Amino acid sequence: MKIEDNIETFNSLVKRQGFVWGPSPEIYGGLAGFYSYGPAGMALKNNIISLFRKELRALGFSEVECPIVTPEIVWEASGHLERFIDPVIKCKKCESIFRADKFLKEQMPDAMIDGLSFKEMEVLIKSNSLTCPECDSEFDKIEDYNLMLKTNVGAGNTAYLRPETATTTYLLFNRLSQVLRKQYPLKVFQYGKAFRNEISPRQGVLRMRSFDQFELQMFISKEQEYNLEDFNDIKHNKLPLLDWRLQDKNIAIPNQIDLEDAIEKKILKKPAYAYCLYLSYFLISKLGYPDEVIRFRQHSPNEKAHYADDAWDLEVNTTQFGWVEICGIHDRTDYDLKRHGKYSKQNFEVSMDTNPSIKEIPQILEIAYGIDRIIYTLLETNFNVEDKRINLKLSKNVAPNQVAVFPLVKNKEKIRLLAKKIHRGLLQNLIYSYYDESGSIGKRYRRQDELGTPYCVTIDYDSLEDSTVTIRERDTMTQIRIDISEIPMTIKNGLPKIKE
RNA sequence: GCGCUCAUGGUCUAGAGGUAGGAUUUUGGGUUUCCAACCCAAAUACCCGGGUUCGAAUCCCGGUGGGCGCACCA
Repeated sequence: MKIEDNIETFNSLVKRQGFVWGPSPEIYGGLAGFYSYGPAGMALKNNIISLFRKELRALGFSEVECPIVTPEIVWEASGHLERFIDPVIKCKKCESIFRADKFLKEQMPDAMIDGLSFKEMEVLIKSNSLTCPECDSEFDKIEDYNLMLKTNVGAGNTAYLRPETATTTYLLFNRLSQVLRKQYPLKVFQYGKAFRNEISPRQGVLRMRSFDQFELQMFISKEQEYNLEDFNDIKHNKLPLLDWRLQDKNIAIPNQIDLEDAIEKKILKKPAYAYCLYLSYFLISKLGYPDEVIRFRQHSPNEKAHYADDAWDLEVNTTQFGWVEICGIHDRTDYDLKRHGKYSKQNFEVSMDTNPSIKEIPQILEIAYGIDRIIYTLLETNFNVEDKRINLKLSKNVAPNQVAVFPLVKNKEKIRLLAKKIHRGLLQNLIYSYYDESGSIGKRYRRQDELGTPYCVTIDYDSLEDSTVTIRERDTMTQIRIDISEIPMTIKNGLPKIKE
């Protein structure tokens, strides 16, 4: 049977094998922008998260978790309320929609638009008899389109589902400072759901209304930003950097550049920020992307978020959607703590220097991963159609099943029992093993190839005699015979390379 | 949100005013000493609501969802 090597085959695999389903709830027709993970997708996600957790613990990061529902004032302080609510005008006749402020700026380049209230903008539209550019009809009154999902708490208190996890982490600054014993920079991360009421979500899991963020924060002093010890250990690593000046010249190929060089050449300002770029790449590099699909792209000055001094995206090149942002690295300066200090009437000035009399509001460096985007891009870039088989070349660090165990035939009870015993033994060894006895042996290998399982162990007649089994490697399909006791080690270290 | 277009088993699809066919998948059984083999048996579908019609999965309207273009995407 011929398997087409195209994106349709990939998209159907994602559904068939239970990685991602949706829009959910499918039985009711679905709601755009909401997806569910099936067993394989969830296993993959859990593996990614626990890998990140393990690495971050080694790097001195601590984890927190905050509520999703947040009072209005938080987003007033953070600036999201202002920036996430767009004034929108709709044509009475053709129902075309425009951003009121943008529309006015276009129509009246000389007028001061910023800071006008909805009423004032309406007056301006009326008094200048501005009409719909599509059909020349009148506009309806201005409405707000809120990118944050709103809800009520208790007796009608307005609250919002957080549009990012980062801000909720910042609200813990006092507590964190204390419990992490003022060892600056404070290194913290939070993993959890965030919500955005996208106007028209598209591109599947890449732009969801409910999505998973995994966000690292460093609370750091101005001095440390230019003099971070951790930077020295990694400063000679090279990263594929595409700064905005290159993009301005329509260059799409990033420079592989040594981080110390990047600082000297003023592509990057601060060593601590350069360290964040490195760190973002370091975690991603554990997941098994091919090298050539990764780049860092700097935001142009007018693309940056309202809080950012510098911003780069870690992007992955996909077949279906081109370059996709999987991680944003932001220099948020002291913007957030300044604002939250002001709105909450707290004092966030702390002494971070050796001189205790010098106090300052910490700077924040942020590394924000979109987990759903990682899952999508990882699946797509690892998807391969080979001669008559689909091979999902997931790294063994993250594959849903680390190993599958098969009895060669299912009608020989002794072989079955031994296979099941080996399977249970592997599970007890904390190895994610999957047992399968249905269908021919070849079919079972193919099933696991589609799930990205790196190894398959088969128990045959010889196994009953000498306690050996065959172990098969997914990518090469080579098999060797090993003792049952050697299975865990072989899964960990891989098959010995066969000399040619 | 607008315009165009599409929606059939888990997946991929054929068909079309008279209630659905294939491939694959799944399940049970047989066979099988290592890469989607074979044999037997079975299971599963016309997105939702309304209208036209003797009869609608098919035609019409609306909704929902997908794709493309525009807008949006801090």
